[in-house]
Amino acid sequence: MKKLTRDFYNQDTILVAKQLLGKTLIHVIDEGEIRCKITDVEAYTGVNDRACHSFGGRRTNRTEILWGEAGHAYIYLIYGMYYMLNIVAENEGSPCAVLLRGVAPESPLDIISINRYQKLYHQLTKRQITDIANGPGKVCKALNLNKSHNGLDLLGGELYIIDAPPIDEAFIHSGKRINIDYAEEAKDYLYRFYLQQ
DNA sequence: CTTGCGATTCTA
DNA sequence: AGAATCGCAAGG
Repeated sequence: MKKLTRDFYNQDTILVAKQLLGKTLIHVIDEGEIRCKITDVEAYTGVNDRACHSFGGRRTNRTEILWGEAGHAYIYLIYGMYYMLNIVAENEGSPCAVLLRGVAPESPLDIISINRYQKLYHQLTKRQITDIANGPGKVCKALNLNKSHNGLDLLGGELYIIDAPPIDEAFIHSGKRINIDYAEEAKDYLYRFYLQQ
C-alpha cells in the first residue's frame, strides 16, 4: 500500500479525520517499524473551534506547526506526562489538526507491548490488551513518540501513514470530543470519529 | 516572573 | 474520586 499524499492531508479536517480511520500508522525505529491501525480520531478545526489550540488565531511557539503545511505531526505534552499525536490538516494558514485518540496494534506486538507495559505481549492480561492503545496518551506510548517527533513530515521516511480501502460510512461512529468541557458551544460538536470497539 | 491549568491515565 | 507532574499561555 502507498503512503498518503500531501493532497490527502490538505483537505477539510473533518474529511481527513474520517478518512484516516482504518489507515495504518507507521513509526520506523532501529529494530524495524511499528505498525498500528487508526481506529479513533478527533477533528480540531482551527481558529473558530474553541477547543482547538489555534482558536481565536492563537499562534505561539507551541502551535506554530498547526499553521504550516498539512501532513506534519503536531505532538505536545499534556498534564506534565502524556504526549498527544495530531496530524496537521488543511492548507497553510488554516491551523487545523486531527488528534489520534486510539489505534489497534498490528506489529510487532512485543515491541508495542514493551513500550506500554515493559512486558511481552503473551504476558498481558485481557484488560491490558484491550487498553493497549485506546487513548491518545497510550497511542504515543505504544508507538514510542514524544516531543522529539514534533513537526515531522508524514511524507518523510520516519513517521507516516499508508493507504487502505475506505471504511464504509455505516461503520463510522461519531460523538462529542472528550474532555473539552471548557469549550462552550464547541464541546457539543460531533467531531470524534471511531470504529466499533 | 507568577500562576492556573490542561485534547490523560492509573490507582483506590 | 484523586493524584501525578510540568510546559504553556496569559496576565501583571
